[in-house]
Amino acid sequence: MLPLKLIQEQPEWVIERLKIKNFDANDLIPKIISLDNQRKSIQQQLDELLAELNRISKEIGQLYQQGKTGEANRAKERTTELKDQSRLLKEQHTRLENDLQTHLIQLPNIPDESVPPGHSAEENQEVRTGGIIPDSISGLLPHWELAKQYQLIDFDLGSKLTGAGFPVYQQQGAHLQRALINFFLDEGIRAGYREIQPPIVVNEDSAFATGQLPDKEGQMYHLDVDDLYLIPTAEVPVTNIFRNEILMADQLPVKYIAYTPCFRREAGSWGSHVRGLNRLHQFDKVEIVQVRHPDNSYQGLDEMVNYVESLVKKLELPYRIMRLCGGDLSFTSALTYDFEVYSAGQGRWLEVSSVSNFEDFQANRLKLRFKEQNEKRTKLAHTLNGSALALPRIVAALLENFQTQDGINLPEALKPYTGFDRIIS
RNA sequence: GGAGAGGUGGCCGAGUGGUUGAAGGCGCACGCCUGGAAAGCGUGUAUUCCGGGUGAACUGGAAUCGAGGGUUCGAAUCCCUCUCUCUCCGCCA
Repeated sequence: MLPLKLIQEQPEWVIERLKIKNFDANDLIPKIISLDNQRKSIQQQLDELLAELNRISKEIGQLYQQGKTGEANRAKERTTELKDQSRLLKEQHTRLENDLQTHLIQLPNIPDESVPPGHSAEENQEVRTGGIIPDSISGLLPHWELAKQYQLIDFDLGSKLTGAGFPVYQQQGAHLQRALINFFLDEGIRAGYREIQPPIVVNEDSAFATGQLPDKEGQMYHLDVDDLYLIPTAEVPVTNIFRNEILMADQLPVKYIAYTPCFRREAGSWGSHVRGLNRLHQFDKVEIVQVRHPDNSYQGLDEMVNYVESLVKKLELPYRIMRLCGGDLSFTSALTYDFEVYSAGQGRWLEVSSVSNFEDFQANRLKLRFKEQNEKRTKLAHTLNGSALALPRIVAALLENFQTQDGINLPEALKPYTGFDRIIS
């Protein structure tokens, strides 16, 4: 949610900047400004009325204490009209506030200056690449074949238990999952992140605060009886830790890392290119979240990008880092870098991480503020997050890139975690 | 799941209809005191919204005592709904 103040003060600039995201705010911005102005004016009237009522009430109290019952009763009569008026204004006020809110949450975040214009992933900018793409030897298998051959993942069994998109990992496949989770967490802790294990179901307030509701309701699994949602990412519970919080500036930056399963309905997004591990309803992910001072949030973003890069390097995977163009940028993000690893068996790039700075957009909705040491007023903090990393596609890339005729090798960094050097049948 | 108790400011804790945004204490900040420190004394110490003021200091008003409604001229205090916590019993990994 964009801060109202910004919209009031620089409406033209906001409209202009949102064009980068291919968002037309020409109708929305004037509407919001008008609603806000109406709200202010109503509130002024209401405040004056309430002030008058408060004054009279005090007076009545004093009159009663002095035993002047007659005068007190006369004063009471004066309040009835004021009360009716205030009730009316109050109704108007809440209506305007709700109306304002519903319009306000339709505005996406303003993209950072460095975000290139564009409509699709085609126009994303390659920032840098690393690793070596294996020579296209014929006969490289996709991971779903390898998973079957080495009995690492049973997709059909998952279908039996739950449905498509819920694979069963087994034996060395299951072990590899566990190894990756531990590897990612340990690396994160060494990099200064604090590990937490949040709940993987959240309430409506949390889902709203991070923007899953009301728009992406269909993307989440909902537990009807208890009105709770399965999290689509650890970002939801972890970021909500800070909902309605005021931090001290010297507490910043805050850095959290969390492993959770993630659940996504992915309604209507199935097709031939989502075979195997490419897109699942349930998957594991380690997420990093930072809360930062606005002055250095982009420093934090760079730090996170470098950190994620260190992970894919240690996993010896060929990768590229993309700066997302306006059209590909998420609703809440100001600047996002995607990490893609090359999956040799499929001959395509797979997105394994998305690292974003939300600036104060998310904080505004969360009411996450901080206070400078000697200042009274609070300011919105900046929030950032990134996957570090999402497991399934990493597993896919590892299997495909490290496959040999008689087994699948592992990157050195992982061997202490798996306890085996290579996967064999 | 059954029964009971309770949610007040950073923390503890008073407060059952009238200058109570809220006593008192602790903590914290600043000042005085001191050679320095402790103790002591003094002052200050929530958030949001609207307005005045230079987007500072300061200042006027409104709202907030778990959340939302209601009664009343007036509610932290009374009523209703929801929610969370604690205790006992039951069940259970």
